[in-house]
Amino acid sequence: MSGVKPPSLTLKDIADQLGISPATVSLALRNKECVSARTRRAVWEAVKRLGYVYNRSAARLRTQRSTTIGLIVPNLLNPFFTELTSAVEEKADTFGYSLLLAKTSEDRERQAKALRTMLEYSVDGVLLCPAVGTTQEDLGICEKTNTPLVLFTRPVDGPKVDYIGPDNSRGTALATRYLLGKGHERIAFLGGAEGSFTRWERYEGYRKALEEAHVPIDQRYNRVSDTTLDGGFRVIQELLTLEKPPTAVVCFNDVTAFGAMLGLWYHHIAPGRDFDVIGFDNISDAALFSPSLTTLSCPPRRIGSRAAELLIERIKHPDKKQESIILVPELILRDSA
Amino acid sequence: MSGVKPPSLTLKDIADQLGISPATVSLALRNKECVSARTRRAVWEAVKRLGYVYNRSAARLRTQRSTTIGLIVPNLLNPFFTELTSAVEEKADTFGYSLLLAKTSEDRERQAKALRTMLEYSVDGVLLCPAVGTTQEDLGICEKTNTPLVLFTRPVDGPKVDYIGPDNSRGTALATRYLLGKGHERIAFLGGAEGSFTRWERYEGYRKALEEAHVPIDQRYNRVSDTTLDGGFRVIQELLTLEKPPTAVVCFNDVTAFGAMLGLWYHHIAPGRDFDVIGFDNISDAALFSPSLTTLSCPPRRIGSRAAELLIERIKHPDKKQESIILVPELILRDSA
DNA sequence: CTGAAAGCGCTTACAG
DNA sequence: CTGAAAGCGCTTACAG
Repeated sequence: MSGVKPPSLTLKDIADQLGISPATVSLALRNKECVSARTRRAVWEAVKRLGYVYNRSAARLRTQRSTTIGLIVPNLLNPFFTELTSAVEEKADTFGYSLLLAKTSEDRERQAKALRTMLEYSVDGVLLCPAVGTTQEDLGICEKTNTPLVLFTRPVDGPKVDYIGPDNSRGTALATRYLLGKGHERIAFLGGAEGSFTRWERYEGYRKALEEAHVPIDQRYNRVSDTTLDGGFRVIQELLTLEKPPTAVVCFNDVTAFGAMLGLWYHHIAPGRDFDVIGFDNISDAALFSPSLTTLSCPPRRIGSRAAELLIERIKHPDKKQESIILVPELILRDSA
Repeated sequence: MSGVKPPSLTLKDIADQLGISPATVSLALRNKECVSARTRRAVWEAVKRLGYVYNRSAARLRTQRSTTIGLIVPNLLNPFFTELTSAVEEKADTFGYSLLLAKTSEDRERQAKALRTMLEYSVDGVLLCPAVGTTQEDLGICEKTNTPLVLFTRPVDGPKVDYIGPDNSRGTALATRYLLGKGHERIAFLGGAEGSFTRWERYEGYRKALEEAHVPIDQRYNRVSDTTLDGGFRVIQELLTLEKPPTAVVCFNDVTAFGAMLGLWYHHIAPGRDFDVIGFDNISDAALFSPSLTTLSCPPRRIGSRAAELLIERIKHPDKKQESIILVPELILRDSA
């Protein structure tokens, strides 16, 4: 800790240079009309010449606004979250916000810590995909500090907070009916973490669609997995060893679907021709896996973008009432199949 | 913009509650020994009871340290950068730093803006993968503000700045020699963006290895692509239509290698058996693509982790001299092949 | 072990 | 159109 920063330039230095007051410099920096064009020009020149760097901590302290938002995701390896993060970063940038990023690794402790730290930095708002098991109290700190909070993808019980996410069960019901319509009778539900609420909803849509069609539910066709390529890869192989293997799978999401497709290729089964695979999300790589993959489109980029918009809306109009946006996944059928 | 935040609690409020001074509360909050245990306990209780949230902007303004670092990457869709980001976030968290994130989309303007904004937030240091075309002047602002900067993956001319990245040409030379040793004579170099310096280096390693072995260089075997699955997918198909298609490819990186493998599967060619594919990076999904994929391991997680460590080292000891860490990629041979 | 005072670099009424 | 003054919420010598 020998970090002795050289004293940095301040508004006052600029002011002294020009023989005007810091107040005027402050105004000029933000191009306020009330400062004469001549003075403004002089200020900008001096700023450039001296290499002045605006100090946002000071401004933030003074104004109580930070033009920073926080994004907290469970992880940064799953393309769902990284595409979402990318979209949020873009939207934030568009509106002049900087992005503070943290991941929880599904750990409520880390989540609590990340949330607190962000509030300590006076973020103007927080975008959060709650870690598994998150309760309303975990989020109470946002309300206490009056910081807008928008949840995405995973709701938390309680009516108080803005939320945006897909209609999970409707999506998988759509997919399952589609497969039934194509004549499949042995349809499996592949992947997703045990105990995940999202998985439960997606499974429910699948189950209901089978039930409607009077197709018996076979628990051997219901398999959890890591939400990774490898997870899908492993589980499809297990399914293929069944006495009566399925002829189609509704997958928890695109990543597990890709894994399943790789598994099929390894067994010389051509997905999309010999075997139907349906994904969920429509992450960007899904386009490549077409035409063998059908997916339920509810792209992370769109969720991220809209969530960020909603948050910024909340920041600007904190009095608006709570809102839930439920996106209806669309079944993307590709050329062939 | 009607955002009227309620006045938030301050140290002074806590102090008043307890009938002590703000100075003491400040000390107590950081558990300084010089405050009696009794007082400290009382302070912590009051903090909890009143829901006090520490204001880091104020502290930062006062101390001139922010415990924040900035990370700037070209994009957040490529798994290379997201795995790296994930590793950086973890390392930052371990050392108590928060992470400000920005992406440049390879745009120098955006990069300049991101860099400036981060410095305005007084980040303690910056980790940067320079956008294509970045010059030393672009980075001058870090030196001017005395903010440690660590570059990764892509060097920038000039000896002044810390850098960490792989030995690109050595890696691809290794790979190419390996393929030659296996008896391949028609080896292509697949993917990577035109004009990318990294691509140039990787291509050079490949070229030199062929040269050493007196294998003629055929420019039809040298193909640029988007650095995406789809890029690799397209290019492999082009290569397969050649009169004399290659029997092996050294790919620009793992992502393009995966794309190539998908393309091979579509053509019922089994990578790893009928055709050798070599990737670069060893991103986490590479494990899954084994045993059909051989890769040059220089994992983004390691680069991110070490870059973050180096940056934190620099923050703590700004007087240390510049360092370049060149990682030597290791050829990971998988079981079969 | 605790308190009074100054100051970090801004912005914002208020006066002129 | 410009300046003087107060204050945002902390931390840090310094005194006691």
